[in-house]
Amino acid sequence: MDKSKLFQQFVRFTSSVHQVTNDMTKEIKIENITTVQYKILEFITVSQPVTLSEISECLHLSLPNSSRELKKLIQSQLCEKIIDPNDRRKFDICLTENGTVLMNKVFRQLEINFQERIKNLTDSELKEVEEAINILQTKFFA
Amino acid sequence: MDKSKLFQQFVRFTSSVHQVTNDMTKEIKIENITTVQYKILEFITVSQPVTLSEISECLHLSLPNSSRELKKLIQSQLCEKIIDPNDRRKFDICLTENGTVLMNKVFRQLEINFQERIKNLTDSELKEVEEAINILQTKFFA
DNA sequence: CCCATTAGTTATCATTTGTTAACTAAATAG
DNA sequence: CTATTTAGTTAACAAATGATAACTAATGGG
Repeated sequence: MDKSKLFQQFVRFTSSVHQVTNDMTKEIKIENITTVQYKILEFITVSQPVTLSEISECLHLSLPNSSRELKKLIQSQLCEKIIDPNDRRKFDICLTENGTVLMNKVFRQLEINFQERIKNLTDSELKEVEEAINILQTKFFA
Repeated sequence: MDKSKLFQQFVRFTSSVHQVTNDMTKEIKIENITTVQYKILEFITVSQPVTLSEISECLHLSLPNSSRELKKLIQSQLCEKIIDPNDRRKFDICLTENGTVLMNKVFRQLEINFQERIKNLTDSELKEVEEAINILQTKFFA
């Protein structure tokens, strides 16, 4: 097994993934939301409930910057704090009703783009793709 | 084949890919190079020769911004313009000697991180991973 | 009870990135 | 030959993001 060749493939692959996901999300424009704020929203959506520290760590933002951006999202009523009764320094962050509606809309649009991309694949190809995702997810990106 | 379920998996997967590649590149710090400039360098590295318009389009930067950042990279002697003799408005952009040395160093570091991640996989698992990458690359991210 | 630590806040400032308009120079179409 | 289009440049400004320091308030160990 040539591990260096595998690395080359990996580089090309991740670069394609970034390219495609960028293209898919590119057109999605939410008013009064910056790029970083969108990333935070997306992170909350798939990982809620999350703490501010988790946002900070996973998105490579400093705590002060995370705090500032979250504040704006809360002001826009897209997410909210739920104070942890066990440790009142902490709080969990969740989407609000509004935020959920918004992100559902975003993900529906994303899914349309996704379905468009796979529309020419046969059922057995789809099965292969599904398998491939599972393998990479468990073996490499775990 | 449940295409909506596949979409869910896709979302989780791409989010993992971003997470992992972010973590892998996070520690890589090049002096006097900003994030966007690094992305440009990376793009040139894997796609050279490229035109300014290609940089602009693929990285979702405006032409003026691309021009400005490229100028800085050229001033740092990391890349250079090679004017197209067929169309003198255009030019190809390549890494310089310096730029190549630098990016080789970066990719060596990346490869170390990569090898670290796969070190516990058996040969047959590596084979599976390679196959999975190929499938996704050809079927989906083409 | 005191001290250190943890989790987050606020303010301020520097740097990076985005946007727009007005521009040049080369190519191409009529 | 002129008019338009293409590819890129420059400048000036606005907005977003990053970094740092000084802070509060709650927790936990001894």
